[in-house]
Amino acid sequence: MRSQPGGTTSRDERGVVMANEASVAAAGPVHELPLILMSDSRGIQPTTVKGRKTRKRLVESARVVFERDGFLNARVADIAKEAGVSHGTFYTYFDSKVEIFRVIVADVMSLVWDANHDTTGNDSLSALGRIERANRGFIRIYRENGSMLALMEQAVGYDKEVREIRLAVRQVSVDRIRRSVERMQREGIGGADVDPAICAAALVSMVSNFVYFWLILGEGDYDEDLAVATLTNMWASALHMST
Amino acid sequence: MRSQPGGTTSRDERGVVMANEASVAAAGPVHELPLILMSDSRGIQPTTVKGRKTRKRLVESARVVFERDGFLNARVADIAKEAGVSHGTFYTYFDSKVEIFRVIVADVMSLVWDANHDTTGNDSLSALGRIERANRGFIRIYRENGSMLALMEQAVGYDKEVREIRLAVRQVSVDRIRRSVERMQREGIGGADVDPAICAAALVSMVSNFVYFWLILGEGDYDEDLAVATLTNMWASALHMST
Amino acid sequence: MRSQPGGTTSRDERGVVMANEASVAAAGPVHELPLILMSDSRGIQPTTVKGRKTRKRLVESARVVFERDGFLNARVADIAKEAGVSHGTFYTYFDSKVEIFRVIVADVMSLVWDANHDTTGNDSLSALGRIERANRGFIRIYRENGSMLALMEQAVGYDKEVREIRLAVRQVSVDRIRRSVERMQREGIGGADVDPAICAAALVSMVSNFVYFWLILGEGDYDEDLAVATLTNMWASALHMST
Amino acid sequence: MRSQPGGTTSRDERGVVMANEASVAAAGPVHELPLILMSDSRGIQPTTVKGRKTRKRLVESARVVFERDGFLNARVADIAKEAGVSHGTFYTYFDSKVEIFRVIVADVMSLVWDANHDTTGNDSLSALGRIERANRGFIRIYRENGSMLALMEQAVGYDKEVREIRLAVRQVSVDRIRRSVERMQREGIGGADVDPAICAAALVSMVSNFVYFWLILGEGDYDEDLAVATLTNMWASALHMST
DNA sequence: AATGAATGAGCGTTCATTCAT
DNA sequence: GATGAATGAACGCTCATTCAT
Repeated sequence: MRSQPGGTTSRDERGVVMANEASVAAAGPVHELPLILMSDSRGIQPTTVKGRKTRKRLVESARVVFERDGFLNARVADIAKEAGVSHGTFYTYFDSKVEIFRVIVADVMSLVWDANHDTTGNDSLSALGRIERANRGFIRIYRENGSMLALMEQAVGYDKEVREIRLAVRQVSVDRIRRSVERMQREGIGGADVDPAICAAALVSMVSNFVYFWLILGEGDYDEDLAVATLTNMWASALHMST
Repeated sequence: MRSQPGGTTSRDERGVVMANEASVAAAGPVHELPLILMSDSRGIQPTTVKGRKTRKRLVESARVVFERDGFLNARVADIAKEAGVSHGTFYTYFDSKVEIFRVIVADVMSLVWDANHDTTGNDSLSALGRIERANRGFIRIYRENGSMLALMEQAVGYDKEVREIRLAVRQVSVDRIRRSVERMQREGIGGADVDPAICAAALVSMVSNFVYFWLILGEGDYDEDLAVATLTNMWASALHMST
Repeated sequence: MRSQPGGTTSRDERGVVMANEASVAAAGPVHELPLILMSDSRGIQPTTVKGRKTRKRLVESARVVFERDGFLNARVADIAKEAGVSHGTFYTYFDSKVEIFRVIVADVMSLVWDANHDTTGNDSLSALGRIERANRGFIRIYRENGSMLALMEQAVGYDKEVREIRLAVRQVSVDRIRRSVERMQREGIGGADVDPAICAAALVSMVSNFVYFWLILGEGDYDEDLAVATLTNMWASALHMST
Repeated sequence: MRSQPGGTTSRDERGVVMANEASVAAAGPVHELPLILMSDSRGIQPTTVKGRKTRKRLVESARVVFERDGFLNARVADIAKEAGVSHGTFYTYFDSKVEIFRVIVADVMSLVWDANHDTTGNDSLSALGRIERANRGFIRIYRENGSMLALMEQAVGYDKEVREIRLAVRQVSVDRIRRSVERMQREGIGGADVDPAICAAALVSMVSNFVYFWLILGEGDYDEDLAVATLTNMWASALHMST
């Protein structure tokens, strides 16, 4: 959900999403997608409609091939074949195999980023309700994009840019939670020996890594509702929120 | 504390060596190192003293090269060169590059396993003290073996055996914690909507993944004591232990 | 002094345009630029003014790119980019990369050819003065077009047409000198064991190759006046001219 | 003719030619082949006899392929095939195509270098006789190695190392001639406005470039004796030697 | 047990040229 | 004339693994 509520977005000629003035005025702080997540800012941008179609087809095909073969086994030739274009055409749009991989990673991670910025209807939810909602959203995204997210976690180890994307997106969640913990500490909730930054990072790790082992590595066959409830419950307990 | 005499072992269907009940009854909690973690069971075992020395040198060299270049960039030729033997000699002792990698992973993971089984002096510690002790130990091991642990986390994505090692070791911690949670639930502590297995898995994820982002990906520059205190505190809260 | 009106031309079997005797008789020594040096005879000729401008811009850009990257590393895409036209437009005017290269080579070599035919004011010069003048002119052209001349010398090795241009231009000088030597031999100057053709070729080699090593390969940091004086002196000595 | 008269040579374990003490004592200044010309110092040196044979076969095959196809069109695969080894074996001995090319260039140029250092029997020759002898030797080497020498002249334009080899070998001749001219100038022979360095360079250019056009580019069909006589005669005249 | 030569499949990338619009 | 997308042949190089000695 990239678009902001109560406003319209457009893309300038460079393909960068621009919030128009009305939306900014109406919705207050608009959360611009960080540059690092803009997949359109990567690779060569085609000028013609035909070119844009071909590029899009390549990205879709690459995703299919990456999910099927993994990044390392994926061959550019296969991606091109899958897209129905010649081998050389791939390089009309992307500098290398890793570049198109980053495009897809940015796409998937922007979903995670969006989930963290989607506050639609949050007003009617309690603090706990918001956490539950976020956790459920995270699980959904992992279910739908598990293969690519798994490949991304690997790539963190060998590609600097993927690592930066990974850290940037994580940072969004960590920062928000940290501020929440700080607020609570000011209000007298939570122990003094809990560092807000560490606590926030640990909570994000708890959820994301649990889901990784559950849905990607197949650690257990848990019930989703139970998982959401347990995670939310633990989260609340760790933050000393009254459940 | 790699192996203990005085018990028999068997393998469960997942290939994990399990201490049978008899041995447990006879020798108290005996913690046999699972076969999957026995690095000596991998690769060709030399018969002569010289051979054993060469094999050892290769393992040490491989670790140096892997930590320096990563698994993918590491070349067998470099490992052999580092060990001062010819390229071909490598294959006298190991079937492949990934095989020697697994040996090292098993070595490092057995340290983690040991840490989880080292109950020396635990009698004098409170439940919370034991958790703190375990967390601190985990951080220490990550500090000392971070490079290899990072490589292992990547390899989980593309090597089945590494994945099995990873899951087996994790399972040890998860199971213990699960039993602990179950006990507490029987004693009326902890909410009913907390699933013991999920809770245990989430706690392990919380600690291990936080440390990964902290020490490997350099997420923050936290104070170790503060980190240990915060993690232990959160753990206790999640389990509704009185602190 | 690229072309002179008032004569007809024909082509000898080597494709070199020769002024016929009638035209020579009528207009004095007319020096038609050989067809092989006419860069306008190469590539597709545009009909519109705009087209001619584009073609010219491409030639200028190509020269910039060739001098910067060399012939082999130069890419047609770069030439087009430098000229501010699309990649495909290049092929509206030139058949291939080597074709535009030949155009530039022909342009540069026609300068050399001109220098050899520029007899303006020669009447007031002694034979030695003319040689000095020619040598100095040659050096000047090499200074101003060194990069392209160096590329041409290389291309001689792999492009038949460039080789023909190279030989045709050289031939002009060699022939003139040969005739001069023959005249002197008839007048009793110069040893009988000196072959006029070989002598002429050797003298041309002496000057051109010396300048190549000096100005292109940076063999020495010679003073230009000294170089001209030395070359002229050696030339005179070789021809047994009284200095 | 790499070996020095009146002495023996041997190769140390690195394959470097060493003049033994006796030869030094007997023959005075021994002319060590410059490192840049030692083809054995390039590429990977095999340890075993089999390896040395294979490497040698590759060099011979590469020469065949280069002479047939030129450097640019030559493919490593063809070189390997010609040598009867697999594609990968090529890279056991040479880092790249250009590396084996340099080996051959160094080999050929060391012949030229040798020719410049071969003073066998020079005692019985007049100064002019020595020049004639050198010129004839040069022509012979060009006849026998023309293809490779032509390729080398091209490569001078795009390979730094080949250029260095080319300049180094030329320098040997230039320096010797320069000293000779300086000596003559001290003895009152030769004009004051002749710079020894320029004169020497020009003479070397005269011979080498004339031979290049003659034997490589096929400029003329000269008689060898007449060419030698003419060149030597011109040389003598330029140096004001009495013929 | 050790050596090091030999293998050869594998793949990413380049870029001159063509072509549909 | 101009555009720029599409083509696809071409090739250098890597390196894990095997094998003869």
